[in-house]
Amino acid sequence: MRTIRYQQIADELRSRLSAVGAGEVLPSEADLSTEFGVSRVTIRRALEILRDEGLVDARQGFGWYVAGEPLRQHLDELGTIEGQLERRGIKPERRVIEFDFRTAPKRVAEVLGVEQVLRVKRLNLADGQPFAVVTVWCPAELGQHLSRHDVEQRPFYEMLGVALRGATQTIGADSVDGADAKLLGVPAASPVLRCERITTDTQGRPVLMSEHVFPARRTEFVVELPTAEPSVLPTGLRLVE
Amino acid sequence: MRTIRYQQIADELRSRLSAVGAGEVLPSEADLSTEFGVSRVTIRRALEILRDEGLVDARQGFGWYVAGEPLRQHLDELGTIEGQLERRGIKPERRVIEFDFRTAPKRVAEVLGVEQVLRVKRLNLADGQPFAVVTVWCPAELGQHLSRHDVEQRPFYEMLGVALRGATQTIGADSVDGADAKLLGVPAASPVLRCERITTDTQGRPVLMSEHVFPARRTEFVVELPTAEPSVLPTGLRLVE
DNA sequence: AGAGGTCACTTGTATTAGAGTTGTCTACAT
DNA sequence: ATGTAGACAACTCTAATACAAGTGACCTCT
Repeated sequence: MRTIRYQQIADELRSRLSAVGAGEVLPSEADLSTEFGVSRVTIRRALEILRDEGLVDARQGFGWYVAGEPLRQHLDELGTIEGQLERRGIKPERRVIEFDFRTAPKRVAEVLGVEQVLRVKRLNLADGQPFAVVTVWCPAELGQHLSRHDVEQRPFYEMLGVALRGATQTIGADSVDGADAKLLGVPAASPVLRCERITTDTQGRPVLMSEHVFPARRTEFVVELPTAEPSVLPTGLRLVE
Repeated sequence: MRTIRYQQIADELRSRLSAVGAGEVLPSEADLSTEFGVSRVTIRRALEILRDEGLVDARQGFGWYVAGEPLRQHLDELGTIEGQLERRGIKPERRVIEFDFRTAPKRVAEVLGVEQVLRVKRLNLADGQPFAVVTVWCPAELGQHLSRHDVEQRPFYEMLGVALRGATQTIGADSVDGADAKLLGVPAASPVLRCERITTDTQGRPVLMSEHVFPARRTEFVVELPTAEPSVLPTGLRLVE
């Protein structure tokens, strides 16, 4: 049984690679050739096998490196649902159910730190079918110049005139309440995904709070975990007090 | 492994930045170049990496300064539920409900690409109260050396002997089925969070598939979105076909 | 006190040079 | 078909140097 040297070397290198993070640069072909006691051509053959397998890649003048995204964008790649709909040629529709200025519920007042808020409740449809009931609270000051027509035409964040930074999003399950069941066209007490989102401006102050209710089975969240978390349980899950 | 100097320096600077407030001015390129013993070009390349990451910015004639927010922790700090429990002094308990080798269900066979699998169904408890029913499927080959006792004592991923890379996690809502309701101690047909996770090894091959069922109101997911996504709807949500 | 100029220091940009790397080719041996 | 040896081109990284252009502090003159 004759052994093919460059295949041996490919195997050896492949096993080393498992212990190396993405983006890491390998020793040069010259170094590897002296280390293995073979010519540069043989080393290249082995590396080219690994390249075909998608494990490594090379740039002329730079070197060989472990393939895979160099951990840049962590969860940017999730994408928004508007993007998904657009790609499928579906224009999302918004129907305003309620629109009024009022005193904030306790929880909202705590989060936003104000008493008077604008509350907008909307039904979102895709392809004619309802798929979300969204309630947004924002400080009355910020929402003063908004009309019912505005929020029906354009997404909320565009009209606030505040630079936003990020958000914290909580995802849970629940039974749908009567009003939402009617809006979504689902049986009473059927399961829904209920999200709460707190959006903050560039200075970290919460400026927007929203609740999103989605019917189960029509919607789900997808999260990419680029690095293996040492847990059998889903990352990000937490127990409610 | 070879080292690229400007990447090292970028790493070093990045770690220093975490201890520095927004707006702070960095030492000049000249100072940094003497400190690190490299040329100004190399320092600039490192700083430009950090600029691309949004960590710092520069004004000609003024200097480099820390941009906007620390923004650091992408989702690393979300932490696992084990960590949360540990911090609260609670030791998680695992109870194996089922443990057997069998032919895979259709969906599992499709994902893992094998017919014979090891299936383990476990009940997780915290503080004596059940909070999750987890079912794990893995190729029979990989699970051959595992015993029922093993999976009760230690988490799964530790014992596979395979280097893992990451996972795709899908979160949805559902009504609990009869068996799970009994295990979790919740009323029949009450809402639950249902997760499906596909874990892949360093070469991108799926090696583990698992389903996690959590009772609603006791559990929820938290996702930090560091950058403002231009969407009123939660990031990562998708419509089920 | 205010206006304006000067000067040291900073980043932005370009050029040169050398060492090191991959990409590709030819010739030759097993 | 597999492997070795060598050569060259093209590219990258880093150093060294120079100059343009912006910033901010200080100084001087009115």
